[in-house]
Amino acid sequence: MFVRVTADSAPRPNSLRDLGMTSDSNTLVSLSEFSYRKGTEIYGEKEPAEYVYQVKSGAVRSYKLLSDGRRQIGAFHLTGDIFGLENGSEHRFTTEAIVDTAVRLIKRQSLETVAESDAMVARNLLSMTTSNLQHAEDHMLLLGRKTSLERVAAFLLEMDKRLTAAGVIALPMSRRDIADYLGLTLETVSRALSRLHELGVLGFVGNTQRQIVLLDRNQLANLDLQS
Amino acid sequence: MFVRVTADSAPRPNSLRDLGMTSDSNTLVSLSEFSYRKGTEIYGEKEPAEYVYQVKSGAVRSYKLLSDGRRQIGAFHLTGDIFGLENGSEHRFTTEAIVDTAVRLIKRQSLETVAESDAMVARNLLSMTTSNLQHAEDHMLLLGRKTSLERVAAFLLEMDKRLTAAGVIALPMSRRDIADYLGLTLETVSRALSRLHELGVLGFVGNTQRQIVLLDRNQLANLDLQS
DNA sequence: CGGGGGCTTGAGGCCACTCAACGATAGTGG
DNA sequence: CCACTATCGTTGAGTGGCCTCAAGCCCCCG
Repeated sequence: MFVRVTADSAPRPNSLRDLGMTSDSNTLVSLSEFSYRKGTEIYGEKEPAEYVYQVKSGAVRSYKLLSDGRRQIGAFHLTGDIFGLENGSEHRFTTEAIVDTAVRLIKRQSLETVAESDAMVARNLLSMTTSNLQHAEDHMLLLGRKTSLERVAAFLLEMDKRLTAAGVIALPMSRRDIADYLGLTLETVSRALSRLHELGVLGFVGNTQRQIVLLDRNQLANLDLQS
Repeated sequence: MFVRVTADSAPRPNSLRDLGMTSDSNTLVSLSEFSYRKGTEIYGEKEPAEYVYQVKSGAVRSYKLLSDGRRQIGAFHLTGDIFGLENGSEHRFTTEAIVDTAVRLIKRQSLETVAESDAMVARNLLSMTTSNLQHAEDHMLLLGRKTSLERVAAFLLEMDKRLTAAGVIALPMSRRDIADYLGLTLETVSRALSRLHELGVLGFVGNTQRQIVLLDRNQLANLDLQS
């Protein structure tokens, strides 16, 4: 669990713009790229937070474990997402590549140094942390109070927003991952999807079970009784 | 739900030190105090976030509602806690006084102005947001994967840390509040407490059901299988 | 002392979980 | 190219933990 995956590419300098830092300063921070194969760990919970990561391609899950193996996935990180940004010195989740994944990484310390002098960067760090907080807050409502059907509906709508290509949601994660994200079992997730299929809310593409078409977003949104 | 409670006291200037801002700058921000009676709303979800609050005395719950009335409490705010700090312009929770509560409040805008020029203040804002995030992350694990007994055990340990006086936890909130915090029903919370009592893990003080003595913190911590 | 809200406890029900079988798919090696 | 295997997903049957509904107690407070 604490084995750091080694990568093959060399560091190369870049600007912070890719991190959503629209700072004008041309500050150079050490940037490099890593690749992780499907299923490998990127960092472990309680490891020192040396780097911040941005997904170039692929998908990442970040989760916590109980001692008996129960798992709660806190978030999925998709192309463009930044993760591993901690204020303290330790990571609070374990992260793994769901599929083969390429990430860009930034030394945490260099980011902090820049933030110290550049108010714009500091504000962006706060803004990113706030987005994460907001997501966690919404997810608490889902985990604490929603039914299985509502959870799956909310999940599909979230993924629809984040990775739809041509109306089709190509899910990178397994039923088990979805279940551990939604606080359910994989069987319950599967049953909920079948039920939504029966209801005519969604369709499946081809023979692969990972591609989903949303046919009735309104009905989905009604299942996911917001507010 | 969106009725702002009006208060009776006048604003008076103060320093930011009470907010955990150890800034040396003597910047004055507009500060005032309000009192809220038991059960009254402090602000509503989606209201503009005009102020940031600090609990002087009392206790506050912040929650989200689903349209059919299901409620998820995201956090309890006790003496000294700061709440209502949003990055965006809107509050993401509704907050209510659980008991008669006095709060100190700061104009959000003045805080932002100070943060712009003072890196120390900016860092403290980030640090507070990160604490909130960390709490939410831990709570997701609880809501998604823990049993009712583990949830109640975790709750007691959290309250033990935050408000124990002389070994006794004097809970300001009702069973329903606890239930809505833990994603359970009030009956299940009550049964879990009875069970812990039977197990000799805790005791009750006097006749009031709101005062609890932890007799075996280790056993509680084992129920709340961390890691 | 009466009323009401909060808490506990019991009985029964239901939703999600567990256990299990089966089908489909993709990857592997003969 | 085709078994062979492992993995993933679906579906069914049965269980169980928490919820629902209900009754009763205690305490606070008027």
